Order: sequence, then structure tokens, then C-alpha cells
Amino acid sequence: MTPLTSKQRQSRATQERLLAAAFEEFQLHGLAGARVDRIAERAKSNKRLIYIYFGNKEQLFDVVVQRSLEKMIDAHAVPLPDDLPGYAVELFDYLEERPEVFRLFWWRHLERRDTSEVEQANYRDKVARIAEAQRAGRLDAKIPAAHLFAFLLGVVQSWSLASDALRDAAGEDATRDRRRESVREAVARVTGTSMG
Amino acid sequence: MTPLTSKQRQSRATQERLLAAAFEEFQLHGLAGARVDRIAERAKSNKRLIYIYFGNKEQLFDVVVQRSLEKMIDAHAVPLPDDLPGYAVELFDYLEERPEVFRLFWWRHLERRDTSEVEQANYRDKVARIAEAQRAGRLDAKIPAAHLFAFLLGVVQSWSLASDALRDAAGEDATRDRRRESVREAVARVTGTSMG
DNA sequence: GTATAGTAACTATCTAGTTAGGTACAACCG
DNA sequence: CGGTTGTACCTAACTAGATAGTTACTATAC
Repeated sequence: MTPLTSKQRQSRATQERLLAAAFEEFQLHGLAGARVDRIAERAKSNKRLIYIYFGNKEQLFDVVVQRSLEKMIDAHAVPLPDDLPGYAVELFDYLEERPEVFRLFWWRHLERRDTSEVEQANYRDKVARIAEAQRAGRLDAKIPAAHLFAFLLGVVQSWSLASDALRDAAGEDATRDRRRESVREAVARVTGTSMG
Repeated sequence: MTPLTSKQRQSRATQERLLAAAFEEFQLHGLAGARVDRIAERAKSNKRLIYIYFGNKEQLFDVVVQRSLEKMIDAHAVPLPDDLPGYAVELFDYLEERPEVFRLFWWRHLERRDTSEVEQANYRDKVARIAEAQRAGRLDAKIPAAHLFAFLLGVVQSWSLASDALRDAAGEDATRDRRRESVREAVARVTGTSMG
């Protein structure tokens, strides 16, 4: 690490502020709905710098998504596959604490179809681990590994995915603790862990 | 039904073309990304008529969403709650045939938070039926009814929700038939139907 | 001939991206 | 050291094109 001059430090700080502001804007409004001017303003910075540092709006969006993705992957590197319900609950908590992150991912899913290297590698790795556990007989193998992982993600996200109308219908049962325990139970059942 | 004049019939036809074009535009680009000009063009009609018939872009969006929602609810009115896996598979097929419909719903979820009467009633009804079956002992009651239904929807949507990266990781297992059977099995496990 | 369906051209506003310039920090020179 | 200059960081004002919504008009069925 070369020591940074004060100018460089300031520059980095500005970039961080821009990224944070962009994250906020994009998770709220998506790519098409986001306004470059608002991002600059929110960052207490200047629009020009966005184009200098990040190229254009789309590239900024991609950088923001990529960073959030990496952060999430880093936060959940280890715990697979012998405690899938535990992993699901961990992800559930992550999601509950950061609904904005998932909003951002949905926007990307709708507005930009492409999928990054990091992401592909991550999925391949996790699916491979589950498949390995299945071959070793440590996990029920009736449902293929990739399906199992897809369902796990589906269950974990089901509440934020569901319309508010459904949440309303849940009434008292909609507290976070109860939802968490249901997620654990559901994933245990799907993965066959509850019978093991 | 009053008999329609030819003018009225033509007017209705124009409205239908506008709605169809709007559906296409909105499911592709969302509310913010949609272009009123493109909708008019696609409908081989005129922009002005959109404002006459539907008010403005947002109201048009709401009408389009509402219609799709009602169509979907009508298509799946009956089959709950004693064969939840069957219901899930039916929904799964509906989704596979009409991914655009779900894209539209996701856009709405991100871009407009409100939730319609029809939708609320629909959820309340379905959750109530499941709860009833639980009370009657026909269905495992460890997971609350609303949670069960949320998970069912999560599992059904998990594939279209998942990043393409995960689909890639599934390889040969990603055929629709195999995915359908996994959905059936997963929902059976979550709802406890497989043990019954 | 008049009300209803339809059209094209227009406008005010907004927005991504750019131009032209200013400011402050460091480095070099006298 | 004190001043000068180059350069990296930053800013405000601008532009060209797009976009939601309107106005003013024509055509056609009854």
C-alpha cells in the first residue's frame, strides 16, 4: 500500500460517499428510476465526478450491485452444507437487517439480465458442496442440489417477496422471531434435515 | 348489456390494444422505464387516447396490474387447501407459461407499494382455508397458515427469482419437468403432506 | 349536423452527459 | 524558506435529446 496523499484520501472518501448515495438511490428507484442529480446531491458532491469515477449511470449501478453482492457473499462464506437450516436462518437475518440490499438485487434481476463471475462461482461452489453431501449420504438426495439451494433462497426471501397483503393476513404470526423459526423448520423439511 | 354501436366496439378494441401494449411495455421496463410513446406505437394507436381512457401512465400501470392479478386469481380459484403440492404445481406451470406476468408483479412490488382490495381478500381467503384445514387436523399445524402459504409462493417462484447463475449451476436438472417435480416434493415436505 | 373516436404536432420540463473553468495541494526552483 | 507552477480534485452552468402530458384539429358513425 503506497501511502495516500491527503488529496487521494479525499478522493477516495468522495467516491465512497457517491457509492453510498448511489446505493440508496438505486435500491429505492432502480436503474431507470434513479436520478444522477439526486445521487450527486445526496453525496454532497458533484455530478461530474460520477462520470469521472464511474463512467456513466449504468456502470455505477453495476459497481454498486457488485459491491453489495461481494459483501453478502463474504458475510456467508463458510457455513454450508451440513446445517442448511442454520444457513437459511443466517441469510434470513441478513435480509431482515438489510432489506435494501435485496431490493437492489431485484432491480438488477429485472433491469439487467447479466450475471457476474463472482456470482456464478459462488453458486457453483455452494451447489457443488450440497451435491457432495448428498453423494456422501449426509443429505437426502431426492431433490437435486441446485433445486434445493433455489428453494432455500426462495423460502428465505418469501416474506420480503410476498405482497404486504399476505403479511397482513399473517397477523400475530408475522413477528420476526416466528418467521425466522418457520424458515428454519421449512428449510429443514425441504432438505430432509428434520428426518436425519 | 346494452348493444354496442360500431363506434363503441371500435373504442373498446382500441382500449384492449392499448392495454395489451401497455402490459408488454410495463413487464419489460417497469413503470419508470416504460415509454408512453412506445405503448401507443405498439398498440398502433395514439398517445392521446391513453390519457383519455386511462388518465395517466401510473393509472394505466395500475389497471394493467389489476387485470393480470384478477386473471391469475380467477385461474386458480378452487383447488385449496387439501392438495397444496398440486396447487403449487399448477401455479408453477402458470408461471412458466407466463413469466411476463410475474415480472409485472415484481415491478409493482418495487415501484408501487400499495396493495389492492382484491388481492387482500384473496390472500385472506386462502390463508383462512389453510388455517381451517390445520384446525381440523387435516394439515400439520406446526408452521402457521400464512407462513405456509408464503413459503409455497416462495418455492414456486424460486426458479424465476433465482439468478441465471443458479440455473446454470443446475445443468441437466434444470428441465421444466424435473423442476416441477421438485416443486411438488418441496411443497409436500414443507406442508407436511408427504407424511400424511 | 353533432357527438364521439382518432390524430399529429406542440410544449414545458426533465435528464444524462459535457464544457469550461476554479481551487488547493504538493513539488520544484530561486 | 517564499514563491511559482503544474496537476489532481472539484464545481456550476450548459446542451441536446427525450418524455409526459396537451392543444387544436379531422373523420366518421348515427
